[in-house]
Amino acid sequence: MDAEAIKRSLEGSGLRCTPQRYAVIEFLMEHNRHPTAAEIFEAVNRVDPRSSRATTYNNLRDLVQAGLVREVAVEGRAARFDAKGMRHHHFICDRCGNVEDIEWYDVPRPASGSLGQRILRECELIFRGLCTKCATRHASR
Amino acid sequence: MDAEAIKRSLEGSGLRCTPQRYAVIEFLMEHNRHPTAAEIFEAVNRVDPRSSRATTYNNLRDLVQAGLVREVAVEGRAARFDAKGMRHHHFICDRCGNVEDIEWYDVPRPASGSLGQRILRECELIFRGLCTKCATRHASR
DNA sequence: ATGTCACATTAGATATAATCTAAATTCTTG
DNA sequence: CAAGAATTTAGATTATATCTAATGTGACAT
Repeated sequence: MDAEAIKRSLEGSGLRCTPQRYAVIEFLMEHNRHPTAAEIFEAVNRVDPRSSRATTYNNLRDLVQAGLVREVAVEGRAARFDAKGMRHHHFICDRCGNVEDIEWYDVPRPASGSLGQRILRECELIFRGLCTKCATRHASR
Repeated sequence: MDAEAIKRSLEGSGLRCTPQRYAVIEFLMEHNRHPTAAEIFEAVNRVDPRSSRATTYNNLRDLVQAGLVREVAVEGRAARFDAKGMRHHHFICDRCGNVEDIEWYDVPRPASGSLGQRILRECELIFRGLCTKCATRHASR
């Protein structure tokens, strides 16, 4: 996603594309890890423009609220973030061949990782290779 | 689970059944919510024997390490805990952060009848990232 | 162009969550 | 009982997040 696209998605969410805000979302889009707020703060301050800690937190809050960034539930004290919109599964319907994006859910943490796997497996069983439309039609019978 | 059974499971994990430790796990077993450490601390201090904050944290750490208690990964600042033994999934709402239990199905059954409907509904909630309350409110708009 | 006002940023203070420390206490075992 | 190990404790410390109030910035009507 290029600079213009980021700018558009910010403004489409009613957020000004400020240098500090841009730096946060750009960093999240370029890195597939799940950095903490502190790591993001440090990263955007290695380059210009610099950003204060409060601003980094403010912008993370705003971006999460706007749905452009997700706060990932993980083990440990510090919240972790990633950019939405980037990573998703491609789901191809057995029935109609339609391709749907399925939002990517990270396995929350090792302890409950198997739970997440199990939920996903159950969901896959339920949908049985059907897209939302087909699955809904199927379930309503 | 009665007092003796709790005592046995503690000692079976190599942990002394101290009054403070017992109070923590008993509280978690009696309450299906997912309290924070602070809430547990407060709860065990409403009755005798009282427990210090450090001890509450120590005991939670020990119980998690022993596998008797699970630390639930949630968004937000404070860790949350529950007693293992009742097997269920944890679903965390993207919108309000609420933790919902999702019943654990030992054997994935054909998606038919009310069970299938329920699983389907839960899967939809998972994919939408909304808890029951938020999903209802959202849908009604 | 410029005044104005809402939105953003900032440093530092404050709040909140978790852990550490070192001393005292309690349990277990010889 | 004595001794050593495990546990508890109050208070200090660290880590994470938010608040405050002053300042800066940009959009836009005039």
